[in-house]
Amino acid sequence: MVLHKRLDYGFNGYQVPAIPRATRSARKRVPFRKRVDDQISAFDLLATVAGKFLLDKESTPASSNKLSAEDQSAVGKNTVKVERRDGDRSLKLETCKQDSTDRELLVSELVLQTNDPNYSSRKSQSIQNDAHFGFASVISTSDCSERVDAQKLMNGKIKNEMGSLSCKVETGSFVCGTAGDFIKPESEIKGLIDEELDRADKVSIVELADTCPLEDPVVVDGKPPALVSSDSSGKSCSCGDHNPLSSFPAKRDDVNVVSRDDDEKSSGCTHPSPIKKSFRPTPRIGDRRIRKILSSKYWKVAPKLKDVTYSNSDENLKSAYCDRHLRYERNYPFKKRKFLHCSSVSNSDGGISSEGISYSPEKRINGNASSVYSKKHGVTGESSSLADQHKSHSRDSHVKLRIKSFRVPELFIEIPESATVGSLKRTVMEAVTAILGGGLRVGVLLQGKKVRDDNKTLLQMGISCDNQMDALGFSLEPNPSRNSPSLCPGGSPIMLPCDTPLPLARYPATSGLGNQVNCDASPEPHMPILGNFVESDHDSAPSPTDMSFDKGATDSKALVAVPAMTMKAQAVVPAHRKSKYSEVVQRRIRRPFSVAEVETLVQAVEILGTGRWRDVKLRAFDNVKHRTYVDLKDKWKTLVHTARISPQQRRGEPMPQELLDRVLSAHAYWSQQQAKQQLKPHQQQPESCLLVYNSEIRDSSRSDFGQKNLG
DNA sequence: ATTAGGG
DNA sequence: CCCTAAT
Repeated sequence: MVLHKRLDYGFNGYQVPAIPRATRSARKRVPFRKRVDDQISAFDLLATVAGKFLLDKESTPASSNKLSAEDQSAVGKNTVKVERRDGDRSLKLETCKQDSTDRELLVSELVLQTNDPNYSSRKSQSIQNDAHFGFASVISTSDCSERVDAQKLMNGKIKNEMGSLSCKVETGSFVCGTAGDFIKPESEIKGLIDEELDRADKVSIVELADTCPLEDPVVVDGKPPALVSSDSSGKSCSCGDHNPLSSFPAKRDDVNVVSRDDDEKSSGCTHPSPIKKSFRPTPRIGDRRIRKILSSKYWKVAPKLKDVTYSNSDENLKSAYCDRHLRYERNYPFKKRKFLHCSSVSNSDGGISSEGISYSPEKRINGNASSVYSKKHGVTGESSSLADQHKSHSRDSHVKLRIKSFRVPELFIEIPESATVGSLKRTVMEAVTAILGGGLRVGVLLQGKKVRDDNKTLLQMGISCDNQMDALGFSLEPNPSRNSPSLCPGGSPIMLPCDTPLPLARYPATSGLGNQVNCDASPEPHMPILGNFVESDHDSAPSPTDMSFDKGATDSKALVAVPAMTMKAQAVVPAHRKSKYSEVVQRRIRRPFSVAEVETLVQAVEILGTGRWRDVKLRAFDNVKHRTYVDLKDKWKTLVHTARISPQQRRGEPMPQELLDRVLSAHAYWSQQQAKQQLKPHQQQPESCLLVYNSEIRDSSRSDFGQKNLG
């Protein structure tokens, strides 16, 4: 009511490191078969960008899962190391970069090894070659959601591993290119690395290339690794004696497979393997723990390990362990926690601290193991095809984009003077969340023109590594398809030229703000913070954004991002994280029921009963799109609960006791009816019960009150 | 698609 | 609000 007593705060751009992600990740795991396109389509790009963006939030400095013990030191330093050790003929290339703003980690490692007595007895035994590839490559994409891709990659690798030599060479670098690219002079590689370093500074989207070494492209073992484990000790790697992985070690030397498949279900390794247990650390400390183990105990045992850089420690570690015949002990019995599969975008550096997003190491390992398992046992399924696809995919040149931070546009906060600072904070948080969490979509603008055809490839659009990069722009805007609160109308998308230092898009002041009258002066300033929330019953009306989207280039009122351009290096990132994005489902914004809504709900329930939510919805909330029957049901549930607890324990907008009494009354009544129904199924129809409440019902039809205010 | 319940 | 199981 007292609007004039409220304070308006205008936020001229609230810089956020990332989108406040929904507390829960995506809704459902949608099994999908991913198609590997030879070329990245615009849609892929969008998905990638969006994914990255959404994900940024999880990227905290603490996320160091990707790094291994050795790499850790490089983190944050943006360093690139190129070591050449002729002595043992190992070449190490690593590019690490990670800062609080953008997490990116690029680590490629190649190790060319010769027979090293110290290396692995088993290895030397099984592999008679004078030299073989110690190919350790870790893909540290910051996208944990890339499970599918990772899986594919892994499969591809496995295939290489299993395949013939030629095949290996050719597909070995599925990420970066063809065989030709594969083998490069060290100097060239160095150059690439340097470039990477330069640009590494603030790259949001990264990719990693498995660069293969060069000078001694020797193929190790042409024949498919036999299942036979040369491990005379009879010990298998951590997977347990019966685990198919027991033979894993034999191959590890040749190829380190990186898998991000954290889906346990897909795993062929059903045994509660020790690995799982030992790798069930808290996302945050997992690596540390592992590192510790390595450095302390096993490191010495495996001197060669030093030549290997583990970026994605889990996988690598695993392989390392396997190589050394090391067994994981169940020293870390972490309680298994349900893995909330990452929302598509989530990914990020594995180390996300957020429980919902992080993918637990054990799972990846497991996935890895299973893949290996299936491969070895011919349970390849689509492995080979995937590998093939990767092969073709590898021929693509990739476009690397660099997106600086995003900004939340101007926000207007309305809050009572009596509100506490805490509530102010919450309010701001809600406002920000509302915008970012309401569902975003990415728009791509090329030369000022919005690219609407999601199916066109970047190539077709002229977005390639060497040109037009500065003409590429991105915009983030509320996703109209998601019932997200519509943003203030009138804004128009702004296209930013590349390199423009994050110009800030802002939401025009909401003129309708003042129209939102809140009848209560509760200290807890809720909802109507933003114009966004002021939504009347016309939810279905196309959001202004939607329309503006079609207007063309200069009309995006949302967030804007700037792409990076320098991209000569061909190393690249698997940008095809396509469908991932489609999976991203943000939690709906919270919309507390108003007294009016409750009133309407109660009335409807009194009439219809508690088991007919659909009817309740139709009858009382039919035109309130954001209230589903499930919502109504849930609300009723909470109402009953609220009515039962003491007023002191209640939170939020205070409900009139009278209303709560009616809730209890109706609930009791209908519960009783329900009980009766069960006893005598053929008795009275629900309608007959109406009589009971008739006296209270003034208007059995839809409540105008509710209709007008429920929005 | 709904309903019921647990989280 | 979300997620699932069961209808």
